[in-house]
Amino acid sequence: MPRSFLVRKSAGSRRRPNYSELHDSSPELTFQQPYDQAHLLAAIPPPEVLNPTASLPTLIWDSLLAPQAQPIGWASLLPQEIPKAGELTSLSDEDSGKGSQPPSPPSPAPSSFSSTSASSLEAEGYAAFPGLGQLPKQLTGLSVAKDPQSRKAFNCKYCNKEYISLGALKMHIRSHTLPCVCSTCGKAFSRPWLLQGHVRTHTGEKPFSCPHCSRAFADRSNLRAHLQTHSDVKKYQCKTCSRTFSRMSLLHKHQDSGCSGGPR
DNA sequence: CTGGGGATGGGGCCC
DNA sequence: TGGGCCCCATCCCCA
Repeated sequence: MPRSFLVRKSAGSRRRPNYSELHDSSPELTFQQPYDQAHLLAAIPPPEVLNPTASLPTLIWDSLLAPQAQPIGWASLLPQEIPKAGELTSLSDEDSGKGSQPPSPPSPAPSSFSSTSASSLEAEGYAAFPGLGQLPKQLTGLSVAKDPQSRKAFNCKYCNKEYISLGALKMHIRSHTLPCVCSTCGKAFSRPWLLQGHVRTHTGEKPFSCPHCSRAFADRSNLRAHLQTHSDVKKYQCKTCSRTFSRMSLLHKHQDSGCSGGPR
């Protein structure tokens, strides 16, 4: 599954998204009142005091997502029970994934939106747009199909992608609204932990150390990829020449460049 | 050209 | 239901 299935990239263009464009594309979600950008950034401690384990900025945009939910009647949804991609990973025991948290345990982020767990999206919508008054339920994303046999679905107003789960939709919409903003450079991210990882690029923190060498990494995935370099047999193998690679991208490069067909 | 590091993003799973 | 975390994936850049 290409990670960019939601982010259309034009050929030849830089991968880096134009965040200003993203913001422009959602005018109703700009840093206008009641939250201007200064207010938003103020929620994030400056880098010198920003412990990666410290509380992350609250996602004050979440409450704005409500009116974007556009439920539709039952639509032919793709099955959601597709199992995860094959467990190619055969990580070394040092990197078994679970339990390899960064050394500093994350503290629970105080969320001013904890109340949202009990509040309905509709209520959120009204709270975010008090002037809207009593919107028809159909506009709030909470309409329930009268037919108990039918299943409601929610689609994203930005890309029309459909979700059967409201939570999934809200999380997806974050990829459009990018509510997590770096106080240092202003770059925006869809999720707190993405911002957290990004902040490490400013702080230089590298909590993931390679047990085989002195290298350390800010990102677990990069450590995992690095660990492959210590392995004689990489997990990505060319079916033509049996050559193995530490990364899928390297295998793709190898195949795209034309596999000679024989083992090297 | 190849290999590797850095950075980033999304869905899924678990609590 | 939501947040946090994990895994996978990809692209860019550089040696």
